[in-house]
Amino acid sequence: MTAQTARATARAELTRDILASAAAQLAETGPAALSVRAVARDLGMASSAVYRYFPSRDALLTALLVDAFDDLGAAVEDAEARVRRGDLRRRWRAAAHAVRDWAREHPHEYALAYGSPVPGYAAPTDTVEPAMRAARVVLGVVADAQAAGRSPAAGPSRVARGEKAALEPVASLVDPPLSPAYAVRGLMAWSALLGHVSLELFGHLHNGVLDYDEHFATLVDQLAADLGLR
Amino acid sequence: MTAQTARATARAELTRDILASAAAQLAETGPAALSVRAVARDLGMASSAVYRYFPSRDALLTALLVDAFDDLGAAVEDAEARVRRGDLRRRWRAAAHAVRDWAREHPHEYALAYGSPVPGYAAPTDTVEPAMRAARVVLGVVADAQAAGRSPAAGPSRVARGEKAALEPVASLVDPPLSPAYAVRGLMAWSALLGHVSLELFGHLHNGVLDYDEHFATLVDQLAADLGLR
DNA sequence: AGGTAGCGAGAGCACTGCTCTCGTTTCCCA
DNA sequence: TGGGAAACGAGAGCAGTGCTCTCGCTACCT
Repeated sequence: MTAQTARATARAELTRDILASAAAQLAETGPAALSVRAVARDLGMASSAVYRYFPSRDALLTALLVDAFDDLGAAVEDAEARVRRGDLRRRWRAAAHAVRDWAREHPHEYALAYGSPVPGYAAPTDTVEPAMRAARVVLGVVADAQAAGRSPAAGPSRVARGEKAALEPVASLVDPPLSPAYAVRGLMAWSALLGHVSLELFGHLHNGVLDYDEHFATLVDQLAADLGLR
Repeated sequence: MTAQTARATARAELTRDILASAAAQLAETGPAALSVRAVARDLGMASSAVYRYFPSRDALLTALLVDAFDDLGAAVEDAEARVRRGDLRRRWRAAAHAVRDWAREHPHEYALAYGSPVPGYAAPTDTVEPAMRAARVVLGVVADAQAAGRSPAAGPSRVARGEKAALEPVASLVDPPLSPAYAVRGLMAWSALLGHVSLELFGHLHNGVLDYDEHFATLVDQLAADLGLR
């Protein structure tokens, strides 16, 4: 059925090979050390040939970034899907721990995804969809909590008008859209989650916390309580 | 009094010049693009001469990192010190907004400090003290809240024994030491704060929030409420 | 069957961090 | 008041980088 020409199949395969080699190099030495020439060497081809497949080093990095987001998204979705739908707190826990576990298993990919962007690098638009997979999972839990009539821990008296408008995009990522209070709490949980993972992974908790596992578990439970999950 | 030899003063001055040039280059093109040769060109000297002052590019980067942490720390301390001691919420607000404002004014320095560590780079021990200045300020506010007999928003029934031990370092950063509940809340606020700033600065909120100022203000107030500040 | 487009290899450019050597200058101490 | 030693700046050079250009070749489409 897929009447691929010989050239097209060869191209697809080589593209995969390049990505695989690049991913291996990324995983063991980090994004900044990824070298087109090294990939070419690894594959036994001239460095210039690689440019037939990826127009620049940044394009290669972008492809890896998309893969990283997808991998993280899949990991989080899988972990959360394994939990009984009605148990909101466990669903949140599963998702949150999946994020951290994935980050610890793929530190360089995580750094590429959520660390500082590489020099002057602006993520192309085709990365935004994969980038939202993981976030969408936790927002889904929050949305279900709202649908179940729960309410988040009390906050400031009321959310300002401007803020309601500002939160429109994130609120309407799920259906029915999130109330402002939930949108704020959801975003806050996401910030705290990624903030902790980044601090832990990048070594900024080194002199503050002795047991990362223990503290992360408490953090996640605290956030669950604030989200009104039970 | 300071009977500096001519050589010593020259050395000190050149060291400052190198740092200044490197800081300028860092500020406008980011850490990864910082080039020893460019610094040397800027100062009209041979690139090899720079190595008389800094043994490696990483050493130069480390010096800039220390400066960045110090600058951030000073900014946060100044902002917080301007607020009446008794007004805990305003002190927290001032510190939190100072962090974000500084990060937005010095994006590359922030990326260097809190983004992904540069390739295979491990921060030497002389960076840890400056790195704690900013965090110490917000912990100070939390400590004062505890001293004033306030209590943070309710969390999970109680903090696990292991967690209490795990939090020992951060709790005893201030005197008297923080209770476990406050330590958790403080750490959580710090994670959420840096998490938000990183997400905002690195473009991960691009399709979720329309007005960063507005949302950050709500986030900070929400965190204040959770910390039990008023 | 022939023109076109994709392909891989190789050379080359401009750049990087870093090292080594070489003559010169400054300092310390005997 | 000399040295001798240490610090210094410049230059050349090494090994590596991203990326471009040109060259022959081959598969494809019309």
